Order: sequence, then C-alpha cells, then structure tokens
Amino acid sequence: MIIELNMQSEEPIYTQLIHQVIEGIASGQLQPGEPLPSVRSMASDIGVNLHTVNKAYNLLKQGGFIQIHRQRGVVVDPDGVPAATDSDRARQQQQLRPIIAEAICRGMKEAELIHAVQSIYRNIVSGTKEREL
Amino acid sequence: MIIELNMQSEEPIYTQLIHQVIEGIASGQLQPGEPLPSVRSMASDIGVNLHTVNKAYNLLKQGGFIQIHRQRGVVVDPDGVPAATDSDRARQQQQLRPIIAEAICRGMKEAELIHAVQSIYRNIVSGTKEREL
Amino acid sequence: MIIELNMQSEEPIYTQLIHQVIEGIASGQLQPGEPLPSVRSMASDIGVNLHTVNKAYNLLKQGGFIQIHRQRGVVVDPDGVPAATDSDRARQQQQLRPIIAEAICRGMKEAELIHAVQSIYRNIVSGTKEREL
Amino acid sequence: MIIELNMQSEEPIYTQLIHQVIEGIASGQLQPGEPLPSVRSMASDIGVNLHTVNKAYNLLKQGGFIQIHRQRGVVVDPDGVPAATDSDRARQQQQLRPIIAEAICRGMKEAELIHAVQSIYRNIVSGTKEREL
DNA sequence: GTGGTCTAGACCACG
DNA sequence: GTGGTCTAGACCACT
Repeated sequence: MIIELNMQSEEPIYTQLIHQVIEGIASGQLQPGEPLPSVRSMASDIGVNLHTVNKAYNLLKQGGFIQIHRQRGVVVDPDGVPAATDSDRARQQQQLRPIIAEAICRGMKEAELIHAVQSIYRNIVSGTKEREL
Repeated sequence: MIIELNMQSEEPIYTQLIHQVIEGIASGQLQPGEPLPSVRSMASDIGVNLHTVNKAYNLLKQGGFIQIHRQRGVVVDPDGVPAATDSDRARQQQQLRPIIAEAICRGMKEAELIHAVQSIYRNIVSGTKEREL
Repeated sequence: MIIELNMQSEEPIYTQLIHQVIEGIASGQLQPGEPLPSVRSMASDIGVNLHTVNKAYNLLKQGGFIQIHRQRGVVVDPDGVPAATDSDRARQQQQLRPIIAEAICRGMKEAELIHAVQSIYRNIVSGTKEREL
Repeated sequence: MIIELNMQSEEPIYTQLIHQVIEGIASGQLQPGEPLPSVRSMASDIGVNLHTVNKAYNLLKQGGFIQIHRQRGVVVDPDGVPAATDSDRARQQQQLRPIIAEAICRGMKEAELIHAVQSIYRNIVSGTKEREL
C-alpha cells in the first residue's frame, strides 16, 4: 500500500499516516490480518522518524484498527475493526458538526451535502475494486 | 448569542469560537449585518485571552463570515457568506474523507452515515426556530 | 508531592511516575483539581527527560486521573477519578492472579494474604492524615 | 496440563508461561515431583521459541518452583516451593501497591477489594478439585 | 511558558 | 529484527 504524506500540511504527519491506514482498511486495500511494514521500514519508506510512525501505530492500535504483536510486527486487526460505539458516534458528530455548519453558511443544500458524502463513501469503498480485478 | 467553550477539549479555543460563530450564522441565530461583541468584550465575556478572540475574528473575516470595521466594530457579513468555491469544496472533502473512512471501518452503512449527516444538518438549521418563536 | 524514582529498577521510569501519582491521589496528598508540575519542571525536578514525563502524563490522562489543559498545565481530575468499570476490574484480576498464585505456592494462607492487602490499603489511605494535621 | 498463551498480550510470553506453571502448582494440578515437558517438547507443544521456554524454566528454577536435572529433565520441586521469605513479601507488596492504589482512586472499598482477592484465591485453589474428581 | 510534534540516535527485552 | 524505552534538542501552536 502506498502512503502519501504532505510534509507542508498543517496536519501532523502521524495523523496523516493514521488516516491513510484507516482509508486503506476501509477500501479493502488492507485486509484483516494483513501485515503492515515494521515501524522502522515504514519510517524509512516514507522518510520520517521512527517515533512518528510508532505514535501513529500506537494510536491505530488504541482505535482497534491494528494489532501490535510483541516481536512479530504489526497486522491489521484480523477480527475486523470493532463496530462503532456510542462514543464513536458522538465523536463523529462533533467532527461533522462544524463542517456541516460551514456548508450551510456557504449555501449548500442538504441534498448537495449528502451527495458529497455519498461520493466520498463510494470512492473509498470502490478502492476495493482494484483488488477484485 | 451564547458561546460555550470546553476548556478541557483538545480543540483549540479559537477554533471552538470560530465554529460557534459559524453555527450561529448557519442556524440564523446570527443574522447578516448583526453586530458581534468587540474583541475586548467578547474576551471578557467568555473569559479568554484577547489574542484568542482576535485570532478567531481574523480567521472568520478571512472566511467571509464577518466584517471587521476599524471603528464600527464587528458585524456578520451583511451580504451573506460567499457561496462555496471549488477550493471550499475540496477542503470540505479533505475534512470529510477521514471521518467517512473511519465510519466505513466501523461498519456504518452509507444510509446510516447519511442519516447522521441529515440529522445534524436539520438540527443546525432548526436552531432558527428559537428566533421565530 | 515528592516523587521518588528508582533508576536501577526494571520498572520503566514512566510507569513508576504513573504509580506515584496514582498513589498520591489515592492517599489524598493530591486533591482533585490540584495542579501538577508542568512537564518540563517535573522532568527537571526528577532528573528525567521531558518526553518520559509527557508519556506518563498522557497515560494518566487516558486513565482519567488527570486533565491536561491546553496551555494551563496539568491538574488532578477535579471530578475525581471515574469509578471502576468492568474492564478495570477484569484488568485488576489479571494483575492480581499471578501474585496470588505465587503466594499460594509459597504457603501463604488466605487470611495472611488478606491481611497484607489490608495493610497496604490502610497504609495508602492513611497518607491523608499528614494533610489533616 | 494445558498451557494457554495470549500472543496478543502485552505480557511477554515467558512470563505468561511462568504464571501458568505457578498457577498449576498453586492449584495442585502440578504436584511436587511431577515431571514437566522438556524445553524442546514444551516449545513445540505451544509453538514458541526454545529460548522462551528456557528462560521461563530458568526463572522458575530460580524461584524454587522447579528443578532442572541435566539428564532427568524438569520436575516440580519435590520438596514443595520454599516458604515466602521477607524479600518475597517485600516484592509482593511492591507488586500489590500500585494495584491497590488504583483501586482506591476508582472508589473500591476495602471490603470490595478483599472480596476480589478472596475470590481469586479460592478460584485458584479450587482448581485442585478437577484432579480430585 | 505550556503542551504537541518531530528528529536523531541509543540501549534493551523479546523471540 | 521487532517494538519499547529513554535521552537530547528543536520548532510550533496556543494563551
């Protein structure tokens, strides 16, 4: 899986990494049980410090996305990511709220916004197809 | 309009402030042309640093939400917020993408996600009604 | 509050720090809402690196023991530590189990073991008294 | 005796092994003088590295739980595990202290904690019954 | 001045 | 070779 980082972005590198891995899992490019590069090799692959990757991996582990095995490296959680809890949903709403509020201010209609969400949803999921070919 | 800040949140205070003002405009609680408290009084009202309010106001101005007049103070942009540009939409997608990816990982279906977005959309817009009573 | 670290111990410094803070809270030496030294001052006080303290503080925050405010520093959670959840109890049992098994092997009777637990419990709680004088 | 390892656990495999053997002895499932599988066969049985089993056995020997004879293999110490020394008790207290402190923080009363310890104690000891049936 | 992020380089426990 | 821990020193965002 290819990781693309934007070193100029305001978004911290470790969150970019987290987002890319999550999207990889969402799209099916990363299958449950599939191994991820070791902290060190990932770090050298994408040209960042080992600690930055480590932080990302640990947060992904906390979120239930991956498992970190003692000395055998990192794998996508074989049992799949745990289903959304109430606190996940609450957090999600907190994140969505300001985005939606701005959209409303800028005149986006409900249908338009939903269409945008749909497009992104399908775009992510359709990442699977590359595998299925 | 009542500003509620969460001093424990990870979200910086100035962004919380920005979000609240934007949501106020989206909901109609803040009408175009309506004056906002001066930097100074807002700061003392909500008990934060002048710089913090200043930063929030400047960014809101940059986003086209408010106007800052040297002597006349701060007002919600009387011409309404400029419609979403392509760059706005691109930014919006960047923000939505990781949220949607996580939702997919956690097993949320498209319909479920759209329903969540709809609920928030309507919840914000219906903030208007408080004024209409 | 005095922090005592054993640099020779096998126990990582950051966990020692965590344990000491938790015991401080348990004993009442650290009251809810009471500020803790900043990452930097704690680090220089106890002669370790700032990152080590940072890690300890972040884990304490995760456990609900302290709050880390943006730029105002670190305080003991003013609302008190959240009550034990089922997962807390499960984890506790996992920790106790091998200790108790060894005690049994070494011939400690139930009463003796319970007495040991009681002694420690009371010894920690009675740390309060220093404040009450 | 059945060894169950959790390869995902944070706890090192060799300590898990140690704990299981100790609990086996505590419960009576492993009787004094009873032979344990050789390093080699234990390793292949549970699918771990030879070194890992070796380390566990050596530490168990150090703790007085087992004897390792060059040719005759590994046996549970026929004279029983040596009674707790002062240093054993001191170590035990060091281990219990942070667990108890956390319990106090999370609002567990003395009686509740003691009850938890009792339950575990009896649960381990009653492992004997399986043999007695 | 506060915590957050990132880099660089080292040693250790584990398997 | 793997992740975990620790140190050292730097820059940044926030208030």
